[in-house]
Amino acid sequence: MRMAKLFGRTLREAPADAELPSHKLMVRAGMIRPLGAGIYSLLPLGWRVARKVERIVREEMDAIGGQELLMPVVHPADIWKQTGRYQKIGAEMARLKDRGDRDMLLAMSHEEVVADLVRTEINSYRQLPQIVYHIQTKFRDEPRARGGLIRVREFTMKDSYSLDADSAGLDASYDKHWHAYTRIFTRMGLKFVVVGADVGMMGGSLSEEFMAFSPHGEDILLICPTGDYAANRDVATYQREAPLVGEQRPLEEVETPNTTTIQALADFLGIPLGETAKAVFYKSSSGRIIFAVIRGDLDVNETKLRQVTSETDLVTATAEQIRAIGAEPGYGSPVGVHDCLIVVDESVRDTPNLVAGANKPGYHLRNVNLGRDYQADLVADIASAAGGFPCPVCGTLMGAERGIEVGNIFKLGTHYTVPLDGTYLDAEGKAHPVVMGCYGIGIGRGAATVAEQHHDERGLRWPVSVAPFHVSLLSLGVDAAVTEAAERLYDELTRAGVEVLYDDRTDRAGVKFNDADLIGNPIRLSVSTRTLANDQAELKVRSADAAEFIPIGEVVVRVKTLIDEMLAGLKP
RNA sequence: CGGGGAGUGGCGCAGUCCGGUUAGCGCGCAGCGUUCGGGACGCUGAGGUCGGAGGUUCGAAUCCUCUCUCCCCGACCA
Repeated sequence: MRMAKLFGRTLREAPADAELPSHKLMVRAGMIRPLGAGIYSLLPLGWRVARKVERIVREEMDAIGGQELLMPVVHPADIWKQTGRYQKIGAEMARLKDRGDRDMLLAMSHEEVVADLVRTEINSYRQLPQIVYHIQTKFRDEPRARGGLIRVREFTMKDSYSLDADSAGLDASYDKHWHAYTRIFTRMGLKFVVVGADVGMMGGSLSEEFMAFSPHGEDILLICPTGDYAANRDVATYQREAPLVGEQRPLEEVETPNTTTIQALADFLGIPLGETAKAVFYKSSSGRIIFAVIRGDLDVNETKLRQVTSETDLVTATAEQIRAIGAEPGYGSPVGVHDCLIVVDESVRDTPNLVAGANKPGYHLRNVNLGRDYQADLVADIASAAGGFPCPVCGTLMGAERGIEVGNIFKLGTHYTVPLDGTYLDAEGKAHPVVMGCYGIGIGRGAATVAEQHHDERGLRWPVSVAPFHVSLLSLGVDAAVTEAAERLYDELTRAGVEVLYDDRTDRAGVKFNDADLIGNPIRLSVSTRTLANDQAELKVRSADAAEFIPIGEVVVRVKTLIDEMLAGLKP
């Protein structure tokens, strides 16, 4: 490709609203352009990166027996009503009506369609197992799109679906995907970890996320340094201390003016946070007030709380709602409250004589004990793990890392095939629901995540596997002999199968160097009067410090060798 | 949805508080000339309904009302 003809230009300055490195650099490099919040066009350079990612994904999906197909992006609402997700999912789903006033929606996922296809295409156990996948546009009206391509509303996703006769088959299909995903992200040059995750709106039993490390990641991961445990903080557990045994001392009211936070309370009484009980109030979408009680040194994990209460939606309760159950904001305790669901973390059960609120302003209670002073509706693990907490498997202190979710895999089971009647007949002629798994990879997010991990102050540094081009070829200066030599190199490289972005513009050397660094193709070749004097070209690897000079005649071979070496370095 | 901020040429910004020539600046863009290995220089030029609607006023980018959009933090999230 000749840069003089390339559609899309580089920018010297990034838009003021860009924050993430990948966002700034991909906009500056002329790879992406925003159309609206979380809605982007991919310009030719960005599209080439996305296509490279897609190619890797296709190769690895095909390698585990996946069959590519394509499912619609606009769905009739019926099948989503049958699985209940039409009712369950809120504003994140973009809904519309067709001319006949029928409910339609923009696909945010395709489990329903797959289950529908199962109903029509799968009749017999002889047809199982199957893996089908597609690479398709999805739309999720995220409450807050941000970060360039990392978190968008319209996006391209590869999702695959495994169809099996039983859970053993699902285990095998899941395992295949686990390995395929590992190969895909390795080939993309990502540093990542697989963590246990929440099943969220997908339903199903088991879920793992492929998390690329990034200081700008939105997820927090807890990782045991010995390698035996890694989980998203949403679901991470940790080794609890042994319950403290102690004599239950008598309840005692203590005056505590202006101590509405746990920290203030601990400071005021001169006790550690761990000797207090924290009260957190939520209102659920089903209308219940959930009263979570946890030890003061811990934080409530809302994902866990949602799980144990079977609530899908929790929002922080208002002061009026808190008073309505007999509690007092800032001085809340489970002693004497009513009309709410009391969920107690194990830490509170296992620690006697805590200081909790007195449910009236300015007072707390000493020596509050579960069972004696109040009853719990549920005792469960609702605590957030954090860095420095002991690993649930081996007790080693865990580290906390930030990550970007680039892929996830789910064991769905029969969650979708039962309501949509996706059944097959076994050898005895008996009908069973097909057992499903689903597996997603965000293409654009994947590309942007590579950019997050591979850049420097000058610009992007794409791994060769996903770079828009292998080589940036620069002709420096106005010497006709230079142009001629560059043209010849461009031609030879291209014919040798090397992807070349040829900077044939009339700009000065500095401009071309800067744009080449910004765009970030892995190999830079420069031809100038100076190099030509020795019948040479300059070759510099984007991620290296030094350049080398090589005879013009050896450029093609050298470049091809280098590309092969770079690809070998990304081998799974 | 809650809190905060911003909409002025393709990008980055000033001007708005305190209304008043023709709305500026840098980058970019076009033409000409000089320059040519790390974002050159000179001259000339194009490009703006100041997000939109309504209002106040002799006069509105500037004041008032409504509205749309975008960003940040939080809530939320296969």
